[in-house]
Amino acid sequence: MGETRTGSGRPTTIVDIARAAGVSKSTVSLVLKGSSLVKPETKARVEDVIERFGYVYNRGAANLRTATSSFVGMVISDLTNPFFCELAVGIEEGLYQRGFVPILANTNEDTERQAQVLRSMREHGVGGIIMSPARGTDAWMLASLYSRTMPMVITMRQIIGSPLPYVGPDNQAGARKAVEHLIGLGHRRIGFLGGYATMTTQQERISGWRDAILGAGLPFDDTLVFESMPTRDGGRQAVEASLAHPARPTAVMCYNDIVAMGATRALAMRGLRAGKDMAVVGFDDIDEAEHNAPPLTTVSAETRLMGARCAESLLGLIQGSDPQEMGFTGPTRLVVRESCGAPVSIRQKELA
Amino acid sequence: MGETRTGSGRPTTIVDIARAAGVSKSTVSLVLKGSSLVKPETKARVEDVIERFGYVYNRGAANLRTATSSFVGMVISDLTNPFFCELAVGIEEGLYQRGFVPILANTNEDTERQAQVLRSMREHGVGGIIMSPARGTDAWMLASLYSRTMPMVITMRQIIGSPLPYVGPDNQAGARKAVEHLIGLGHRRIGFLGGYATMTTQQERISGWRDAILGAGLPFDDTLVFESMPTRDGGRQAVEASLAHPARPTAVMCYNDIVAMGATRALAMRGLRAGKDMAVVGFDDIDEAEHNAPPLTTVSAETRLMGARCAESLLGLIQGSDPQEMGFTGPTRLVVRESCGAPVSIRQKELA
DNA sequence: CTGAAAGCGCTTACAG
DNA sequence: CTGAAAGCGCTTACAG
Repeated sequence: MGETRTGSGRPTTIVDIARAAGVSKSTVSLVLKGSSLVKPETKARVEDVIERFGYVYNRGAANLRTATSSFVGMVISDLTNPFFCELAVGIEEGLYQRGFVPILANTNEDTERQAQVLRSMREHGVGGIIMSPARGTDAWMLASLYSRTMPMVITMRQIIGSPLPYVGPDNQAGARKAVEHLIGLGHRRIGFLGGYATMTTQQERISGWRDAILGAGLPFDDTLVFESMPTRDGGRQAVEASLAHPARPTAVMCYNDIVAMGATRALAMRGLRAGKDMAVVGFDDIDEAEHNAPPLTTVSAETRLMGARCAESLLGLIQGSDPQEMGFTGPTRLVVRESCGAPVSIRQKELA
Repeated sequence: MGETRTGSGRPTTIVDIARAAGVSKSTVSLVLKGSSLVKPETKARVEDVIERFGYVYNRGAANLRTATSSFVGMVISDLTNPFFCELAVGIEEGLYQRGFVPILANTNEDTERQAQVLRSMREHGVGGIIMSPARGTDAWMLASLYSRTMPMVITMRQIIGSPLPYVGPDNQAGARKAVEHLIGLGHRRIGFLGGYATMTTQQERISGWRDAILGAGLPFDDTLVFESMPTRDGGRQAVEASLAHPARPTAVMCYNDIVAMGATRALAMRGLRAGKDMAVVGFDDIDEAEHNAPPLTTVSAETRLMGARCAESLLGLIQGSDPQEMGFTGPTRLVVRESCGAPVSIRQKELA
């Protein structure tokens, strides 16, 4: 384990401390947890020895005894995507603040790997799991992976039919807000770029897009959905497909920011300017969005907050809260930059 | 802990299995580790019960007994930076492949946090630590944090004066290669953008830059170093400073890719084109580099590989290898894209 | 080939 | 206020 060692070469334990301080190990244990039962002098003496020996607490042993855990599994579907990276940072922060420690696994969208990793985490005694499911995970698969006694929260990708609490942004409201903004700017033919209909996130964002169009009394045309991988390259392909459409859209709502970045880049390569020749809006507001060429108008999913909220929900579950109460649909916020071609007066302002 | 439970409500343990299979727990333990000592029939019987009970191994208990650990601390200085994110993915992969599991901490460049986190990891019984030190970590600080008995490898930022094995790319050779490429393209005044002289990584990359210039017999001008934060915004500032220089450089080597991305963006905002009006080269080859406008010529640090190598070195240390042997300076590779303005014929080709 | 016993480093009633 | 004892779920000599 490699703790600080006594002369004898093994890590110091509470019995070493007890012996040196002339008390029993029970007393040392009491001191360690700051119990008020122990007399101040004794406490001081013990603390002094602890300090001198450079003793380090063995939380694993304590957890074995108390049958608790301070580990939480953090299972991320694609850590290579900056969005999930930010989410992971948010979760990590929330966990540490509450005295828990994350075990990381990147499934890389591989459901096999996901199954292995979940198993491994159980063996390693995590107290609960926060997971953004790999693409292709359905309720049935999840049920077989999930242990009724293991607290678990699902994030970012809703698994329909699963009773596990879900924490994620309000995709529909967010997309709707963005598309309404485009409509306000005068657009009448607005496309949707990226993702596949099998992804619940895409379904939700598409439905926000549709709601905005229908809500404005505009004609709805579902040939304006251009599916693709949710990647930069997918964005490129999707935007090219949209340009080839007989009645090409003048604006597009993208599945997420990296799709939007791929799309703006592809436009630029053809000599077209996002925000002029075609309005482009993303989703997520990753750090890069602001530095895109042109800076991306996008829907902020409040990623860090969302991560913190995952931690909160999981710890609620661990403490026995009703799973039904631990789900959370987070707020979204439209961030207007340049890729939508908004008049300069509204640029840089954030609309609630 | 939340393992699968028997009717009684507590997780199944090897004694439950032993009882049900009519053997002792020693035998169950033997079966669990695949010992050849146990008779095939017995083994089959035990395995059957394990399966039926949905038993899950308690690795924490085993580790307590054997005084080993399958946890490794992964302490990252800035997970928000895509480069470190890729590094983390590489480390994570390498660790899982070897049966270890990473505990993640993002110090966010905060040395206070770093100290806490290191302490916490020791308490949680990690078998070793892989750390990219927070800015401002020096040998003295590291010594106070470090426990002589805790295997530890340092990555990406060399701490001079520390005996801990360091795993990272050959910054000097990488930068030199890039600058030689610029020289080969005909540039005579080549600046260096970003980072601060207090960062060893910057020192190394600068020295590669200097070597290339001196090696080509070109005049060396150290007013051509424009320091800045190693961020996109820093890149913007640095490139503007370089443009304001009385004898502005025609090409710049950047501290890293995000500096280069900030720089190319700032050039574009002024109507200048990276690769035409000024050649720009990055370092790291993060995923985004390829999708930058224009695509970045950069030095690949072989990030995933580097991460895997960190895992390898740490596990070497854990198994008792000589720390002196566990350091590793990785290869770099120049990736020529468009931002350097290379003639189309060499673009997209990778030079060894 | 299998079992009884001791022990890893803690915590927690229970006595005193 | 403090100590002795039992036990968390494993592994590992040691007998047999």
